[in-house]
Amino acid sequence: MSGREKLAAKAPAKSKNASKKKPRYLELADELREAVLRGDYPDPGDFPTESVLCKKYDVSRFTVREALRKLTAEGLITRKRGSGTVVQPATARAGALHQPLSNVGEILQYARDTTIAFEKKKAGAIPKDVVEQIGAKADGDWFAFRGKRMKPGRKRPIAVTEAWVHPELADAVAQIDVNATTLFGQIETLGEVSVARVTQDIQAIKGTKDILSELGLEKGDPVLRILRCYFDESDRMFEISASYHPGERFAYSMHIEVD
Amino acid sequence: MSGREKLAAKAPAKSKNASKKKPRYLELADELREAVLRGDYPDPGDFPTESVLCKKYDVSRFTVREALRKLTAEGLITRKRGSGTVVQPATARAGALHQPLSNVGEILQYARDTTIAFEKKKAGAIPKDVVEQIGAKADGDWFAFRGKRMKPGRKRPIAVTEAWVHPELADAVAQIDVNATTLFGQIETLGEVSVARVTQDIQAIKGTKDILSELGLEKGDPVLRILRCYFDESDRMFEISASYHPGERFAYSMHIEVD
DNA sequence: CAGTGGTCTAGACCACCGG
DNA sequence: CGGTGGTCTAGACCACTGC
Repeated sequence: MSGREKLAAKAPAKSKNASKKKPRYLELADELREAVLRGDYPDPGDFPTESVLCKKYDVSRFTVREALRKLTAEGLITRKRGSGTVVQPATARAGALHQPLSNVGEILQYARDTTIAFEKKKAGAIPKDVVEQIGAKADGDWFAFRGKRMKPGRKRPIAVTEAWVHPELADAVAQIDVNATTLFGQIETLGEVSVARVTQDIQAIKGTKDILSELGLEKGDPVLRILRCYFDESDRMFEISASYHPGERFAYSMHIEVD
Repeated sequence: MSGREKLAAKAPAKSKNASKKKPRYLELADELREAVLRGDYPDPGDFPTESVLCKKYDVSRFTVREALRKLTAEGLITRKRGSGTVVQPATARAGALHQPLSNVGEILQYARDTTIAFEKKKAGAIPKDVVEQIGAKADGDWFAFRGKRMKPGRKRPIAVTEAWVHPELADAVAQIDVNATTLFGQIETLGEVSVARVTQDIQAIKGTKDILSELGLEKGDPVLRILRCYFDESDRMFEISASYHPGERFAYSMHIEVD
């Protein structure tokens, strides 16, 4: 199972791989997120208070608050001084159409509920219209992929995705599992880079014939294109992806917290 | 010594409007933001370190870090362990087409560069398709507005916006300046609510005849619809807006920081 | 009123980066 | 190496909520 869980046993776990030790507050956030998604807190008021969490996990309030801050940013919970922390009802989320994606974690979560099989294409230059839109230089022959993202129980795909990986990441590309959920997740594991920043451009366009037929749409149907650029800590762009979604059947949903 | 400035008498300030006392870290963020925008740190490396800021403003590191966290979220600065804090060059910002909107502050900034004149319409129920899409109840007769958003130097509008304001905010609605940049900004000032959360749904749709002609588009051109719901601190939805953008001429652009 | 989350202090250790 | 920002502790006071 896509083990992201470190959990109880403090076993130092010196996996030789590059996975550095996660801060405690992120581990805690992962545990709490799983608990929420698993349904451990069915009623909105079931979520523990900060002080309870401090004791239960034997960490300081700072650590608890950092974890809860993350879950708040993800829209999983809502907090209010004086009353407490409540899990956000699944009402607004997961309408059949909605895909909440307000941060990278949620991109992963969204990917987890869907399946995709990429096909490796010949490496080459990135299409002109894509380069223009992102307004950054992306020279050289990038490794190209193409896939169709499906959601269980639906006939038609929710996206057709094209992606390009930086020419220097040949080692990682060679090991890519073409049936995994996301490319950048694998590149993070295989390569030495990790995502620090993502930019997105969202547009409504007329789909090309190819795209339309793959999405099961008709001529003239609008298509939502999401162009993503992935940057590492040193601000190097290492992956570009273009996803084409059926306009009427798909909504890109996000929320913004004010601080 | 200086300990903590109790701030002279708490000026009661019972203005019905909400001019509550701002936390120190937000004040600090405001000061630093102004300094950056004023150009006090022309070179990227000029920005002070945390310890310098602690001394200069006589606050703890926690307070400094909260302020810097805010500026980081706004994309104003970038921070790296070991090297320091650098102001983000204005290079990437403000592509002609791009409208970065990853937080409410940026929605406001985007509005600042554009103009809009709203027209008050008759209050009434919210259209069915909108209600369905947001998946929340919005009963009663909401105050309706409609406007066209223009960008200086461009002939065609970048958006047609419809908005609805909660029936209970009649007082605020009565005072609304129909030529201001945003409705929710005014409602915040006039009413007793303030934005705590925004949700957005983005879709590619076929525009109606009305919308298309107002945007200067032709039949069959795709339209990007952004549906926003504004919530206050008590999670009450007090405004809904639907913006229709020309698909090919407009990109919704955002960036996500990974934490 | 007791308990919640929001703000804040004064420490500490660490991983990382530059000179 | 010294200094940076990232993580974390153990306190504290407060504004606000619910009962």
